[in-house]
Amino acid sequence: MGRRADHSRDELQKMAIQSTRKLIQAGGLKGVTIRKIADDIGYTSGTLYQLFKNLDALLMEVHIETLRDLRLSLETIDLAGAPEDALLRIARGYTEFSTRERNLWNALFEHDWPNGVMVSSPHEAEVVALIGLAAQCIGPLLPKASDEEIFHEARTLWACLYGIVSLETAGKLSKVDNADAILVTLVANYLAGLKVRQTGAGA
Amino acid sequence: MGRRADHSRDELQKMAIQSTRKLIQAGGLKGVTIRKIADDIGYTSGTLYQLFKNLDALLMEVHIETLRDLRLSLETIDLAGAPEDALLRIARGYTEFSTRERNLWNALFEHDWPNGVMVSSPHEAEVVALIGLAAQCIGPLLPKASDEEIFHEARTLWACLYGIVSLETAGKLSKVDNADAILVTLVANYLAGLKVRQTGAGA
DNA sequence: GCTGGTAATTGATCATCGATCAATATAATC
DNA sequence: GATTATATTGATCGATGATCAATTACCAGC
Repeated sequence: MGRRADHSRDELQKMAIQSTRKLIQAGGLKGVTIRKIADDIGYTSGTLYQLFKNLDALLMEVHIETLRDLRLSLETIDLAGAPEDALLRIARGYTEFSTRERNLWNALFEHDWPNGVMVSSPHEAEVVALIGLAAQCIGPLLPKASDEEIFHEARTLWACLYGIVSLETAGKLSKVDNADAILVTLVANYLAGLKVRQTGAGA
Repeated sequence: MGRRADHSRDELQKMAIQSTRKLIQAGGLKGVTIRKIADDIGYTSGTLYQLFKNLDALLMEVHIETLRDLRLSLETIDLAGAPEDALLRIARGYTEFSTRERNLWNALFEHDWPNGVMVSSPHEAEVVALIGLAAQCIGPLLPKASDEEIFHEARTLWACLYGIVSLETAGKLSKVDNADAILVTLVANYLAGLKVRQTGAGA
């Protein structure tokens, strides 16, 4: 078969991305193969390589979508009120998303990139936006701190949050401690520490 | 070729594990193939399947060794003195190990297990022992807490530590914030929070 | 409405992967 | 030395990501 008029190039790309997303949701990263995607959209494997450089590039598109969905989900959360409560709401929104979209979220990190480090501007921008949410929460606690310092604290919290959720979804957390209990402990201790150190009464 | 008398079954297993370890060190998890291992020990792929159920089982042996090495490395650290300092020494020992043995450490978590959750008693025991080290550090800070509560705090710290190191080795941390800076921030805030909450002055 | 050129799509193909298993050659036993 | 047992091989299978010549349909020009 030669050229078809069924779908435009853009349509095909969108179809492939959605199909890949669906496959990840159903069976995780290892459930994704070029041939399954091709079957699903009614084309063959060769066509996919005209739309994307390789499977990694296609997966990256799904990752960017996942991060965007996560951000949109967290952006609906009210940040008003006590910073502790706001941050806990954000953290719980994070765990709620990663639980609901476990396979998509896992794929973000399971995926090991050929060059060692992945590079994608949209991807990085989404991550910065996400950490910015945490920064907004804790900003009021640090009136004297610079934006860089606030972002540093937010990044620290974000890395911890990632660790907790990652171990949880991988089933590597304890059976007695669930992710939420650990989350609450982290936020409580971390913010209490932030406060006391900010006021100069710290250790 | 038929039966050889070159090596005993135990010797072969040890050889295979060390060869696998070497391959991971050199090229990460994806650098490991059954055929490379077989070549390296001077046997063929079929033999490996008589020694191990599959590649996953062989990798699990390497993981257990890695965790043991990490534990032995951390157990040399002096836990005396201020809990903050001891915990920071432990945390830095952790990052030092995962930096030095980056590929081995990454393999611990990159590896996605077929059943979803991995099960191995030696593996779990090593993890418990590792978290126990953190528990020893912070125990003195919580004189009134039960062992379970102390372990819960230690597990929380350990999950955070994992998150930081994981994002660092994956190149997903910021360029401005290195792992050590984030580590210091975490330990300082977390322990300051622990103290203030313990004394009942907390938020 | 035909025709030639362009571009999209195919599907065979390649190297490689983990895994299996009948055949085989050696060690162990008597 | 003959026989049994088993360790080891290597061909083989199905599936993977990726490539590319061949094919075929669309499109522009007339």
